[in-house]
Amino acid sequence: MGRPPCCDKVGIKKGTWTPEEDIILVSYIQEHGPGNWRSVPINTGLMRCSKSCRLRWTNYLRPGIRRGNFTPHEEGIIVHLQSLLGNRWAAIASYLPQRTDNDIKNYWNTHLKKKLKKHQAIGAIFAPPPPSESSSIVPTTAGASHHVDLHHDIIGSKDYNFARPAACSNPADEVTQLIARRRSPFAATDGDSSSSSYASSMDNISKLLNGFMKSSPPPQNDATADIKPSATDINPLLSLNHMSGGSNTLPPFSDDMLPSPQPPQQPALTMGHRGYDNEPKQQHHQQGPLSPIEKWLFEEAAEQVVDLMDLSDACCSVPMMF
DNA sequence: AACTGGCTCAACCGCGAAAGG
DNA sequence: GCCTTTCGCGGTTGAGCCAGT
Repeated sequence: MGRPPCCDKVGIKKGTWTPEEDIILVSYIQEHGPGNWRSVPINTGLMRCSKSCRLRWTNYLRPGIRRGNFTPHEEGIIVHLQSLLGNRWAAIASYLPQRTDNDIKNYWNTHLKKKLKKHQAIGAIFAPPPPSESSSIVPTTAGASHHVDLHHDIIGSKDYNFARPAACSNPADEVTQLIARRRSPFAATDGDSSSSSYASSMDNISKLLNGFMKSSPPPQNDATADIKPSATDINPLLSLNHMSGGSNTLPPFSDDMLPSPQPPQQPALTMGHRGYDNEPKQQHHQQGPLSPIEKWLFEEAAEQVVDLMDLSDACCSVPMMF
């Protein structure tokens, strides 16, 4: 027969994760690396479904996640990729390694959709009705205040340098913020609620662990090293992501390495949660390398951004909000 | 001060595909 | 090849927060 059941539904805890559960989960992953989720609740004693553990890790606890407001660059990328790929959030997320698909999906649903509608109304003045919703998005939304050349922007954008957000430079503060954030997810982390970057790097978490779990072996130079063998074997650049949370300097990224958005089956930049799992089966779900047509569309869309921005700036007194 | 409706986002649900036996 | 289980993804929900009344 197949594998044994991942978890029985009886006694499975649901709802918000507690800090204690987070610590247990992170501690376990620190030791064993992500993956084999079925064994996680069994070995940790967490009364959580393996699925829930995986979700918690990938969407919240894993290192390298950037939280807080999306930058205009990121917004632009999401809008364009959504227009190209549709609601394939995992594929879109692979272009924004610091963001989770869940985050992108939420952001799209709560922010961008509304903005698009608003701007579509405005853009309709300048553009004929598009044949489809997705294609309509590009010209009208792109008219917002994105960088003139989005494609070039992506290349040069700091959002894509995999560097850790600068907001939390003091590890001790990060731990405090981590705990505070857990208790009050909406609380500002550093007094700047506009760019609250959640202290979720493995570095932070390991420090947190030190406080809570004295028995845990102290992390070495970089706590992320504990999970590197499994993670970076799969995804060499994942280590960059881990390192970005510490004091290590990143290897130089040449501009042309970055934005041809990395297709998921090229693990290089697919450093999201999918990068940990090394699952060939996911490939069918996600985009392969951009086809020439897609690349062209991508760049074409960026061009349209320019045109419409110019139009908008020149002709429209309505301020573009993003 | 209390109520209410909207907003945000973490988490859950259900499905499809892949993998193991 | 079939069946069962695991995993990942996209859609949806609901608890908590906040602003307006």
